[in-house]
Amino acid sequence: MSLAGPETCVSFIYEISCFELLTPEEKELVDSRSVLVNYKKGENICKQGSFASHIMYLEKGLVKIFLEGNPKDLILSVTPHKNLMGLQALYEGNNTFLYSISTYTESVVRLIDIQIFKQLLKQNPLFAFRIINILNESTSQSYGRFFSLTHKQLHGRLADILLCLSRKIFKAETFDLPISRSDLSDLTSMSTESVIRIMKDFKDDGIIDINNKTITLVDVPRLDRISAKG
Amino acid sequence: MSLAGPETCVSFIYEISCFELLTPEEKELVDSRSVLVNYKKGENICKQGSFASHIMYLEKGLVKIFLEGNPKDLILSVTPHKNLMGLQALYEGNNTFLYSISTYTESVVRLIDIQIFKQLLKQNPLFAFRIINILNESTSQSYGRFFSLTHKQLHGRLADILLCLSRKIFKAETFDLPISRSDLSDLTSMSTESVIRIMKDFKDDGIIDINNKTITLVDVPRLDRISAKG
DNA sequence: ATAAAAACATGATGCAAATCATAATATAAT
DNA sequence: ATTATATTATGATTTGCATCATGTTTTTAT
Repeated sequence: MSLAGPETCVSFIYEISCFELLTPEEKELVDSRSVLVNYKKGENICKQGSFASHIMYLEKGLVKIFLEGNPKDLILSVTPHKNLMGLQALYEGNNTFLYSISTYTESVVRLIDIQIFKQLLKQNPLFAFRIINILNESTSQSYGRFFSLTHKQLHGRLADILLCLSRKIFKAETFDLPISRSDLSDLTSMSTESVIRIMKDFKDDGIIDINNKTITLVDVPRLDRISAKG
Repeated sequence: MSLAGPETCVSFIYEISCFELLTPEEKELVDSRSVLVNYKKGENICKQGSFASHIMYLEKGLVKIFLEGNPKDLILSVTPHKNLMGLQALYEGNNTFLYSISTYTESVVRLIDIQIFKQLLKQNPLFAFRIINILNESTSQSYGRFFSLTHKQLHGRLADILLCLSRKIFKAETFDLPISRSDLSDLTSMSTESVIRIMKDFKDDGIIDINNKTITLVDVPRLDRISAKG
């Protein structure tokens, strides 16, 4: 087994900054051609297959980006605030959303006209270069997860997700989990029952602690070993 | 089940064109700062984890791009000629190869200095925009495969790969397969024995025909149904 | 406050697919 | 040509995990 650890993360990027690469006029253009939208917990931000007329920037909140399947979805990423979403819609000839996005918490999203966004890319190469970096970062994480889900068994996969949530999303060893067991199962590609059982295993072994919605990673090195072993 | 069909493909892109977006001077720069290297069948082009000093463009041949695992690899993509490889190394702060690449057939690779490539991206926004499109196309396919490998069972996964090889790589219903059963297993994330058994199933059911290394997809609609059903 | 609906939990059963074992073909090497 | 090595093939066994069934707790709605 290889590819353990941070590469298997579910998050896109900690926080991205790209707009500071724009000129004042370009920033103003973005402002004038974008809108802020508020979403309540559990709401859909975009729907897989529908037409994509804008790029989304998560100003505030926590969301999941997922492929809809029958009967089970596949969560591609849990994305915290300050991340761009829906960049794949830039791909010419595919103006539909590849995935659905919905919120875990109250969120604020900036919707940026996709034509404006394309224009910025074409006129500001440093901005374009930054976007390339962002896409590559996200691809790297995606490959790590790909490996985790296809080559590790249940305990390793759940360890990966718990470590990632702790390190990348909540940045703490104790955190309130707004993600249900069922969503954890969509994230790890296993049944909800298995998530529950393995969480209990971890708790019984003193690796994690569970108090209602609050999770504490008690023995991180052990989780790392479980992740590495697969 | 959803996400069947072409989205689950193993190939990067049919053929990409990006260099025609360069000015004559830029083209010359690329020529002067790149070298052509010949590889024999089965050779390594790059090795996961090693330092990446160049972007690779496959002029001729067929290769696999894969994550190395123990004991089994995960093949991310089978890539035909006229494709860029190793673009993830553009990501600043990660100058190592995310994956290994090795050849299925004799191949010719152009190695382009990564600094030159970055310079082109930063000075030629249309070129950068094209690269963004290429990255997005590859991400789209990657998501489809992600879903296929995690949510479909063996027959569906193998059907996906066979359809993709036929449609995207060999562009014919009959083709000589330079890919071993063991590699097909790394491609579908299953055991080699399962690949062999399911190939036999398909043959017994008159869905495909196998003659030595030559594969014929006899009943494509049926394969599509198997792919869609999962 | 009370009912209704999610979410969480746990045991019993069944099955898909890996693993193991062994052999038959190919392909490559000397 | 002849051995050696890789690839393909098939059956027997095991196992990891999903599914099913049922119950409990927590959250949401009225």
